[in-house]
Amino acid sequence: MVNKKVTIEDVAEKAGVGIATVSRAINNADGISPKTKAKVMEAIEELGFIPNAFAQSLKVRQTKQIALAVPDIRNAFVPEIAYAVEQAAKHYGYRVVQINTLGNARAELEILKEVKKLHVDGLLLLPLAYPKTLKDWINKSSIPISIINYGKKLDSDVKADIVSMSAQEGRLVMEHLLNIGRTRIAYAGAPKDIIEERFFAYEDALHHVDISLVYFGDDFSLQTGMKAADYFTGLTNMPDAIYAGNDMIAIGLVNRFKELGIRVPEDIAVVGIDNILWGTITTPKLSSVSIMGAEVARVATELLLNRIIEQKKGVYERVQFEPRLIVRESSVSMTRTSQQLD
Amino acid sequence: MVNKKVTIEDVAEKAGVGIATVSRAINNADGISPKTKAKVMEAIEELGFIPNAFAQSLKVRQTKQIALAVPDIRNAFVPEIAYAVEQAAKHYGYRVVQINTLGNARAELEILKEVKKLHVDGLLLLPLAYPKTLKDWINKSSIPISIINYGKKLDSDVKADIVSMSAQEGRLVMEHLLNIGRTRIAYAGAPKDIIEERFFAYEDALHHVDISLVYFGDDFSLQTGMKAADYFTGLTNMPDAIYAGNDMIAIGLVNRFKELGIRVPEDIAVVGIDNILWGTITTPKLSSVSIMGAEVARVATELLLNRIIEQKKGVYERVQFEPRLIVRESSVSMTRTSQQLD
DNA sequence: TTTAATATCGGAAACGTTTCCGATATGCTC
DNA sequence: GAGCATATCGGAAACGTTTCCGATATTAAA
Repeated sequence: MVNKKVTIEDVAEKAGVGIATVSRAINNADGISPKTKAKVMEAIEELGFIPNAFAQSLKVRQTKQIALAVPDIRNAFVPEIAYAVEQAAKHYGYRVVQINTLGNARAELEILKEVKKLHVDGLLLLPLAYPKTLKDWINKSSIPISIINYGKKLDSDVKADIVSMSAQEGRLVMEHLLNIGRTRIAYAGAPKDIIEERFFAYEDALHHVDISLVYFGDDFSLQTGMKAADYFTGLTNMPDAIYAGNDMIAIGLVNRFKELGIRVPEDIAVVGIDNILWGTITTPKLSSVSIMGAEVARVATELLLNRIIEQKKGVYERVQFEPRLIVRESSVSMTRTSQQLD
Repeated sequence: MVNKKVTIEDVAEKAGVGIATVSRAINNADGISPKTKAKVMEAIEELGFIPNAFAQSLKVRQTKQIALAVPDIRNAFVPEIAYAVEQAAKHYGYRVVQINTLGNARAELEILKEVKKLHVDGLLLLPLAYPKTLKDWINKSSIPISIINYGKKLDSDVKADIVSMSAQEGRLVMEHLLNIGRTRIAYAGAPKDIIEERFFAYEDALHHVDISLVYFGDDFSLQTGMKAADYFTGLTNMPDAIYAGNDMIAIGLVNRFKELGIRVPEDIAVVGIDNILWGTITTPKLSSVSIMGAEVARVATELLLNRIIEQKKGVYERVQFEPRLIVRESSVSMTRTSQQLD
């Protein structure tokens, strides 16, 4: 049995010391001589003693855990974030518990209630939407929160550190599409209330939006991209460019167009957002906007952990990253290899 | 403050009952009248009381959490597994804590030690390799363990439920490649000790293995696939088919070949394993073997939870899934659409 | 109405730590 | 060697629950 019920008391007895001394040894606190410490450590080793984390947490009221609340993990964007967070947290000796809101923005708040039960030391949030209830919840929360923000302009009084990817990704895409002379630009995204800034950028860039050129799917999946492609193909007056809400959708679009014999970018240019790895191996390679997710996640994690460790109150940080347009083959015909603007 | 320090005692006082009664109310145990229960619930609501999970776990010694130990999350195969596990666990009211071994098989055991500190109720393991130390660790473990097995034939005395994907994926690939008349078949995979069965299948299918046609990379990434492509391309006598250790590598191969102007499948056929979603959107579409990861993960999770909930001892289950070859365009030139053998 | 059975409740111990505080041992100064 | 500061240690309380067990209230049976 690995974690038999060997307690600090057993160790104390075996080492011939008091339990307080054992505690001092395992937390390498001072007030203990090196000699006895060695003795205790030996006993611990022999007995295979492992401190009961619950008893510890109950006393010191911290868990060395942070929660990471993300939407659907199957979105290729999320693993990159999760990985970066994990790496950063590990560096500080913290573990991350991943909570999936399962892509359901409505349920997001519901799930956050669960977080309280976990008694984590901090929370990293990657919200898809920002209902007022969420902001209220954040402001009432007693644990530090750090937000990985998809670009939404948040009220400045949100009591959390916020690392944003600015809201310029959409503008970059639209400018690019207009620059290359496309006139009938469509939008394909998830429902309007999910990361809505990306859609706003679409509206802002156009004098007049043709409602028939806007497609809102259920989520940010390949599937949605494919369905969008079918929709646009059915139009009597097809678009000559599509701004996709994320790369998953963009790849779905490109793929379906290919199946239908529609040429990308000649017939239709497609540009996505997120710059996920998979966009580089499609044919044609996907033009996209890098929002530097891993970088953003890392900074958000560090901000959170600093706040936790230094018990900082108030003075919430606002960090902004600027996105970069990366032009590949899905928007501009290229002679040979991809020309990256970076 | 959301989780102020409101305890069961505060609730008891507010409701005018004893703490035992409050406990009965929140665990909706019996021995309490509906009337008082309502009274207590009201007090709980008013005070915003949330039971301290540590105190609870300390007493009842269970956490309603299981751990999922997986290699690199960035491998597209893993999120599908993680998602399936999460779904299944949620159904039983369990939370899953994801532990990343970060693709380092050597460190796998090291990380498992960490698991003990988490005091989870059970452990779901997706090991890349099976050193003897791992088996020993499993057999000594006091918590239920369920293994998501990549096909390795495990000693039957491992004290864990095991859901295997059989070890036939490799055979299917090789048979397919031989059937379509390829004669110089290469292998590209991760280091030999990682999921080595896939390589064994390669050896088994050949009378004589040409060592120059075997490439072992560092991991199961696109990167490795690309490097492998460069290696094979440099050979004076290039292979006419490649069996890739997983789809990530296969996609990397196909992509690099395309860049180099080598035709797939005409010049080289490429077949992967795992049947990840991304294989369906590459050009050409990737031939692969479905090992039904999500299905396997779900069953493994259910086995684990059943064992936990029913406190079952001994009688370890062995479940075997059979893989299915899915022929797409990367191994056979097709006139039109993909012909799936399923 | 009395008695027995049962339903409902409260007190207190226990879970395994950390930490305060008092006690003892040790080292130093003179 | 006396006196004092300091280093080292152990006992016990506390963290917030659950649960055993005894006590009381309620109901049914006679």
